Amino acid sequence: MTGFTEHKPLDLSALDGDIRRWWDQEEVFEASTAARADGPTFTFYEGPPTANGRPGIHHVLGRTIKDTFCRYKTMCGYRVDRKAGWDTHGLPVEIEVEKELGLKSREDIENYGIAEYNAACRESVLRYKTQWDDLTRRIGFWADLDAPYVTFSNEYIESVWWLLKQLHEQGLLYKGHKIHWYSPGSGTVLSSHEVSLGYKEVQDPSITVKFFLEDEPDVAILAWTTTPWTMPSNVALAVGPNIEYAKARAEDGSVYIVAKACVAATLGENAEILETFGADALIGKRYKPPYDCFADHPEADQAWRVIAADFITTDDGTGIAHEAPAFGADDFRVTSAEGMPVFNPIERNGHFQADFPLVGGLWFKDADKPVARDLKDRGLLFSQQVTVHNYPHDWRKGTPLMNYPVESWFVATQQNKDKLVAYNDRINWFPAHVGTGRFGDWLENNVDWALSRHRFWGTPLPIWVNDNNPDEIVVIGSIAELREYAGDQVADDDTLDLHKPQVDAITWTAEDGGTMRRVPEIIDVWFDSGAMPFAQWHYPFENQERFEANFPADFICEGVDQTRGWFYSLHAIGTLIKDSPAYKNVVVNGLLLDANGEKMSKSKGNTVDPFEALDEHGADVIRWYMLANSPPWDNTKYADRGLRETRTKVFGTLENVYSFFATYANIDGFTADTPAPAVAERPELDRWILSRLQSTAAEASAALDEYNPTRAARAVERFIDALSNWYIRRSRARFWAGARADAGGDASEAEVADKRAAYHTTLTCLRDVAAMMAPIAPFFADWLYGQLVNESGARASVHLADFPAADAALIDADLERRMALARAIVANALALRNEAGLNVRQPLARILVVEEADVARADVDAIAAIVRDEINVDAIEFVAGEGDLVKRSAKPNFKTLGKRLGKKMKAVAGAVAALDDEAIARYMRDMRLIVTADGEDIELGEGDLLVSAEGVEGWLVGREDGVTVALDSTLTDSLRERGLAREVINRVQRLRKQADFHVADRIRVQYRADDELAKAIESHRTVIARETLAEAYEPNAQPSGEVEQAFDIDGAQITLALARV
RNA sequence: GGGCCUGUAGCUCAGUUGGUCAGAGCGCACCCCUGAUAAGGGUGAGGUCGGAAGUUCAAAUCUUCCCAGGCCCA
Repeated sequence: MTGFTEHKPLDLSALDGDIRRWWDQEEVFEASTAARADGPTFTFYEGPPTANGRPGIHHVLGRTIKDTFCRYKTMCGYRVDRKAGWDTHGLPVEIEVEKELGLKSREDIENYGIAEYNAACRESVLRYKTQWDDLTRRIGFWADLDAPYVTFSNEYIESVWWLLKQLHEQGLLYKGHKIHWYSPGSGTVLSSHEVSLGYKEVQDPSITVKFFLEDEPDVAILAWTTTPWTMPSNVALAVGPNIEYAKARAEDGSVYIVAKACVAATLGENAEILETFGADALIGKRYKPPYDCFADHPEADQAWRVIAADFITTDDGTGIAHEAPAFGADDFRVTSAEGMPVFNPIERNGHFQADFPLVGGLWFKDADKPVARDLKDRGLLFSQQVTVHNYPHDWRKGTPLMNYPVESWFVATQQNKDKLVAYNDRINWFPAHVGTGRFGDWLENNVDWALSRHRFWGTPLPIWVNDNNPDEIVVIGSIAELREYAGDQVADDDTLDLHKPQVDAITWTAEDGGTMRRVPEIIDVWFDSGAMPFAQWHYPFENQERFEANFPADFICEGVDQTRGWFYSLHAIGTLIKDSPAYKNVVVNGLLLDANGEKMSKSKGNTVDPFEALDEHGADVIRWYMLANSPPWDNTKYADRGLRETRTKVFGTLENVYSFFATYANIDGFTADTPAPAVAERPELDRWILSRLQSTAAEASAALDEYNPTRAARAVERFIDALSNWYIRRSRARFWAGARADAGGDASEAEVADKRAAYHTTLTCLRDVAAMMAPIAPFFADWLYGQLVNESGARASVHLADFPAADAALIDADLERRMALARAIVANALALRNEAGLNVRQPLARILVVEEADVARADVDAIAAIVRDEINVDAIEFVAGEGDLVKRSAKPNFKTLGKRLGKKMKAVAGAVAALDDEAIARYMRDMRLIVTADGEDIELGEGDLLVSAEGVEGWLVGREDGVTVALDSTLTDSLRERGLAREVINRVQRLRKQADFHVADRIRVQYRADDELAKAIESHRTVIARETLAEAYEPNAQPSGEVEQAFDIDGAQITLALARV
């Protein structure tokens, strides 16, 4: 093995490219999975994106999480298949194509030609696939991009058909009605997404209507509505089962029934409550309908009574709702449950039937006024106002939407609700509240899955119906089955296309002579994506074993917006088809916000282009930042300054550590093959960082095991900080001594052992950190690992390595605690030096450490050398905790005393705070003390007081992090002289560096100095020469060399001249 | 309107089962260090822990309500 490569600061973006090319060349991804081919399977499902738009920066977040856990599990020895996929059907695709082609309505599309239209959709849907693939590669998301599943492929559709047939055979597929938001303006049902695009604030009339009771003709129930046009379709009045109602007399003497809470608001302050009762008293009561247009309806006898509904509130209106099931989803749900009819006088074009009384032929919204006027004329109108509220409109045409009953095919999920809920309990949700809250609640209120869509580009519903007999249906579960019915109409070559309009043309003759035709609908695109566990393998037509080995998924990850989307469709299909949850662990990521916490959107112009970000920062910085900054399920703010901090703090620091290590290792001729001293024989500092390394590995893998990448990343960050800012910092002299010794050829045996310990320890730390980082920062980790590890001359990839397993034998909690104590003492001492104006180059005789419960003499002794060296003092002395020199303070131990004392706690705390040194000393001696609080004597025993040292009589004292340190600032001549010697070394080193000498160059020094300095140099000639690699120090009235400079050291003058020899 | 999440220093975030000066990093000011130097160390300023009420000897932490922001749904 040769030396370690030394680098200029890395360009991480360029590094990404180098590493990527190397991965491609060496097929590292393939090798990483192949190496674990015999390992246990860890199954990941890729939720397919739609590639008809450019990818955004938020896609980087999801893919980073996915990739991180797949890489981690791979490093843990699992076989992780990662099949990419594309979601290619659905309304977003159609909308995009309609825009391009300038089509505005169903008729436009039909005129354009469905075949041509669908061809345009197929062309559009993978338009940005190249960009997506590029992004996937550039962020280092390892997935099989060469054999992705594509939802529009015949194979995929065939699997979906097979699933639908399974559902049909279980009797779960049926045709029914569903109330949809419907745009009469464009004659089409809108998806929830489109509906939410079109909410506008509008003024609408709101009317309160009297519904007179059958059994008490003088009493009217009052109900409120903002849609007067639905009044002729009234079927029921709904009350809230837990609401209290009242019969009350208004000022004009009329008697009404409203919710008790609404009496004053509805009937006025002076209304007189005659009687109050629960909802039960009202339920079942019959009333006179405001309109009798549907009196002849066959089910009219079921209409016009009071029912219970869970969604009624008393917040506005009267606490009683008018129910018109044709025009409200809630209304439809509750009235259907009661077996009530649907009265629908409005045609699909949004106009009332021409022959309908009063409002015949009117546009539905135009019926509000005539209805209100008519009710008023007939004395049924109690009051009329104008209300401002949000109402959905057609987002393209601007016309108001209406709820409208539409025929749909359904999957009967509701009857399997208990299973859906029970299987959800087996899924680990991250964060848990999505599983119990948003998703769990949604399952609890499960309604049957409305499967069909009256659209064009999607998986055709494989149902053929006899046009003579609508009850005769055939559900097709495979291409072969279709061919059995339709023979040659089903092509057996690549001209076969299982989309509209080709499949619609396939018909056959039924036994009764009728024609079997496919229903025109396509299916909900969510069914496509939820079918991917099956359809990605073309199951059950191919790959049975592969499917079985990969169901259910161990891990999936998508955004929280998928709760009712992919998370549900996967879960429902898994539950119904496989009687099992479809996934075991799901990470739900939140949104990516801009630096100000605002949602990124194109209209605000605050979006971040992922490619630009990758160019600027490199993939790893972005990946690390996204995962470390906040848990992925919290919304994450994306800010450049945070990225820059990650760059310097995490990657920059490691780079520094590596280059420091490489510099000296190379001077020293150290390689990984150099014999390593046993860990037990390495210095305290080495055993400490190795212990921290193991602790970090344990924490990182525990965190990743529970799908918490943030905790893992932060643990690694803390380790990097410890490595750089304590281990390396404290070891600099060891490396330097080694290099210096090597250059001078005078290394002692102990020095050789010590430097080898330092090199091997650093090497181990860097190598394991690289492995721990690899799942999150795959590029940099592979670079770093590659610098450190060569196997028979070839560069090794960290992604073929195992995730570091914590070696418990190397974890020494005591040692970690001791080192924390050392750092606390050092911080204190440095602060004191700062306060005293004594710089660190000036040696001092001693510091004093106060012994306390958590500051044991033996512990400090063990780390004394490190502390002395770091703060440049000769000795650490101790003051016994009980000593008279020490001033102390005491605090009650709230945790133990609180329970015992209860209310007396406060008074005792006061008494304890007032204790003087003498009382505290007595307590420390006897471990017993009586304090008086509120005139009562309270006995305090061992453990009841927490005593800490506050100061030492006559010393400069600091107390921080639970340790008290005092500094002896006395300077003797000898100390001062040593200080000056250090100053000289410092100036020589500065000059060396300034003159660009190599670290190992040996030099000759000439100097002219004031007496005091000259004396210091004389006295410490050997040390100065050794530290500066000088062969000679010669006084000279006219110093000359390759470089010379005059310095002022605390008022004394010196001129130095250096020359290499 | 309903459900859920979030709110701690200028910024990004920690804060264990409630237990006593409320923490870190970045930024800012001052100082130190200097063959890791595009680093490193120290000190300081900066907080009504979103607000109010309650439970408790004790609340950033538990309860209720309110406010602000967000997501999903209606």
